[in-house]
Amino acid sequence: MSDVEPPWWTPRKTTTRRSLSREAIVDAALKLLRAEGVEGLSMRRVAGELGTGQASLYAHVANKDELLELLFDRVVADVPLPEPDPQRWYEQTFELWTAAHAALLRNGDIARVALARVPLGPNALRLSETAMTIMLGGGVPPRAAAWALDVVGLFVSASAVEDAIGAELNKRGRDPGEYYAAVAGYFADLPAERFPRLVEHSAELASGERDARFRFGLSMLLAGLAAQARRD
Amino acid sequence: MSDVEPPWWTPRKTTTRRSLSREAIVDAALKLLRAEGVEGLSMRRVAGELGTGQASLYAHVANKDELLELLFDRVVADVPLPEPDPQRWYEQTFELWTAAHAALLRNGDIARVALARVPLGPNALRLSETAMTIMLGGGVPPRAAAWALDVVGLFVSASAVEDAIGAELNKRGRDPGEYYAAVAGYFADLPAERFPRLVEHSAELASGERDARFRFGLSMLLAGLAAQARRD
DNA sequence: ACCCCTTGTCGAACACTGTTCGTTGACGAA
DNA sequence: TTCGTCAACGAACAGTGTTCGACAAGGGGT
Repeated sequence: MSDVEPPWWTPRKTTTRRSLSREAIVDAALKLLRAEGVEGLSMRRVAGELGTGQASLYAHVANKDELLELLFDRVVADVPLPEPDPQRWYEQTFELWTAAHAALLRNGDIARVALARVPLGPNALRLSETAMTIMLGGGVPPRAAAWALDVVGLFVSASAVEDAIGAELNKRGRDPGEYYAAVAGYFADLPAERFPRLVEHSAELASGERDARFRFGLSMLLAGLAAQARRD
Repeated sequence: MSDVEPPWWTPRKTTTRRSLSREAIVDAALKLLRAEGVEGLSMRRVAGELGTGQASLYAHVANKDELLELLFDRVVADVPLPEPDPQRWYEQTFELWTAAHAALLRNGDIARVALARVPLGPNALRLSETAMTIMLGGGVPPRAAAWALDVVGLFVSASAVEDAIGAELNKRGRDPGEYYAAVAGYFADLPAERFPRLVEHSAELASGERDARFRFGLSMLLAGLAAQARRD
C-alpha cells in the first residue's frame, strides 16, 4: 500500500469519529459490485448495506465517481507485482497484464471505470511503475514503453469489460455458453452472398474461449513491443 | 446500406403513418450526441428535439439501448471501406481502422456503446466482412483473423473513448491541452524515490499527441498479425 | 358510406438515480 | 460544565428510463 493519492481525492486525515469510514464504504461497495456489477451500485444501496442513510456517505467520499475510483484502485491492489528481472522482461510483462486482467474479471464490471477515467490511484501507479521498470529493463525505448503502458492498459480493460458482459449474459441465460452460441448462430445465419467470410468463419468469430482470446490479443501487442526492443 | 439487422432490433416494416420515424429519431439523437455526448443524451431530450413526448419514441425504438445501437451503426456507416487488394493487406487494414477511429472521434463519446455491447449492426457487419476479406487475402490464418477483428476493434473503441474524454476535459478547461499538461504535471510531481520511472518519463506518459499514440498502438497490434501471416 | 380496429401519439405516473440542504445529537477541548 | 464542531441522516430536488391508458386518425372490409 502506498499513501500517494491524486490531489482531487478528498483528503481524509481525521480519524473517524463514528461508525462510518472510507474503508467501510469501499468494502460495502465492493460487495455490491461483485454481486450486481457497476450498474447495480447506487449510493442508496451502498448506504443500505451499511445500515445508514445515503447522505452520510458524502462525508467520506466526494462523489460517486470518486467512490468508483477508490473501488477500482482497491481491485488493482490485488494484482501481484513481480520483482523486475531484465532477462525475462517479455514473460514478466505478459504475466503482469494477465494477472491484472484476472483481477478485473474477479470483480465484475469494474473495468468500466478504467475506461471512463485514466486510473491514477496509488495502486495503479505502483503497477505502472513496475510495468515501466520491466519494459525499460528489457530494452524497450522510453517513449515506446510509456505509450505501450497506455495501449496495453486500454486493451486489458476493454477485454475485461467485454468478458464481464459475456459472463453476465451467460449467467442470465439457462446454460453456460448460451450467449456465445447465440452470437455464433447469428453470424452463421447471415446471408452468405453478402457476408461470405463472416458466415464461413462464424465459429471462430464467436468462440467463447475468453482466456485464449485475451492471450492472443496480448501476444499481438507484445510482439510489436518486442520488435521495438530489438531495434535498439 | 444493407437491410440486414440483428433480430432483436424491433422491425419497422410499416411506412410511418405520422410525423415520427426511426430515422428522424436517430437524426435527433445524433445531433444531441455531437453536442453533449452520450451522457447528455436522454429520451426526454431527444423527444424535445423533435417537439414530441418521450413516450412517442417507444413506438419506433424498443429502448434507449436499441437507440444507442442504431446511433452507433449510423456512425459506422461513414467509415469508407476500401476495395480489398491482397498486395496491400497491411496498409489497407491500417487505413480501415484509422478511418474507423476518426469516425468515432467525430461523434463524441459514441465509442462507449461499442464497449458496452458487441456491435452487430448492418454497417458494423459490412466493416467486419471487409476487414476479414482483407486479412484473409493477405494470408492471415482464419482463426487469427477472426480474433484480431475483435482485438483491434476493442482497441480502436477504447482509444476513441479515451480520446473523447480528453477532448471533453480540454474543452471544459481554459486552454487547449490543459488537461494533458495537468496529467503530466501530476506524474512529474510524484515522489521520485517511489516512482522513479514515472517521474522521469512523465512527459512521454502524458504527451497529448492523440493520433501518434493511436497509430503507435495500431502498429503494435498489426506487427503481431503480420508475424502470424508470415508463419503460414 | 359506414364502421371497426389497427396503430401512432402522448400526458401522467412509477420507481429509480445522484446530490444538497438543514437539522440533530454526541463527542473533545476549554 | 459549557461550547463549538462535525459526522449522521431524513427529506427534498431535479433528473432518469419506461409503462399505462386514453385518444384520435386513417385504411380495409362490408
